Amino acid sequence: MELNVIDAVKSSAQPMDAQAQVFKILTHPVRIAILNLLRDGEHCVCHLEAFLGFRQAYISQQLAVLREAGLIQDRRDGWNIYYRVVNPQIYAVLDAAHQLTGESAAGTAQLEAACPCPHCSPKE
Amino acid sequence: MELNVIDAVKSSAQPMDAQAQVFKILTHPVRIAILNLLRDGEHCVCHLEAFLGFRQAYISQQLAVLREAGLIQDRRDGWNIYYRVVNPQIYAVLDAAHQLTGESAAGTAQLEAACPCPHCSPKE
DNA sequence: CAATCACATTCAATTCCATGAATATGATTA
DNA sequence: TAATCATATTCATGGAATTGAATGTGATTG
Repeated sequence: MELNVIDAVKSSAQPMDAQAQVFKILTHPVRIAILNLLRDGEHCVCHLEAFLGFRQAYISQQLAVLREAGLIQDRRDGWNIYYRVVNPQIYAVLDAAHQLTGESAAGTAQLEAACPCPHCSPKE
Repeated sequence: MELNVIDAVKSSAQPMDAQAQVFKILTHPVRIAILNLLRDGEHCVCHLEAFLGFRQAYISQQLAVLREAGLIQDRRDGWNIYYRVVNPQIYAVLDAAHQLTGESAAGTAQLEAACPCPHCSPKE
């Protein structure tokens, strides 16, 4: 059991429940921020933690929601776990809402904090 | 006070809160269904009631949520109150989510029930 | 295999949302 | 102005989402 959102509603439920479920996942600024950070490809959790400035466990909780919804996937590489968006169409949803609310920037003004992962610290 | 969603978050809040608020409104199959019914222009409440098959008070509750969020507006004409979508860009959000979830129809398979409003019963 | 690292999960408390039931409102007609 | 119509609101309750705190897991290194 524990189907992801998209698969779950494809069969038995009402048509608009699938949309509603997706929106439910997006009803959270941190989750939106995570998805925005993943626009340029995969990132490890320490990245997200550093850029968003929240506790690790909290980030992990939100990642779990996105993961169980089937919106992101994880991949382990040594010590780090890298997350990536499964279906880029999710950004069409985010962008449409962004246009509707008429905001200025795409909302990715990060902290540019230091990250200890091998992609950050070692060479460059 | 009681600002609508779009106005409320434009000033003081975080960027992605505005998007999150919009998504929160859409986290409800009945509200999505109402918006879909309003795709072809305004409808009176009795229409929505007849087409969706819910109690009047329930429809009215959901209309209130949409209205207070600034997504729809009402107009009185005699006995009936007609609702319309304020900004059609909301459909870009719905359609994007619809595409993401890969549904077949636009989810507007209504009941085609009878409605007592003057637009329905009197002449045609 | 013990220590350590990056990350995940569980638990509990609070707050928020959904919804049925009952009732209110405000325009309209007689 | 009283009755009636379409629609709105209030209230109460059960259930779900949020989040802090603590702890667990599994790969990696020595």
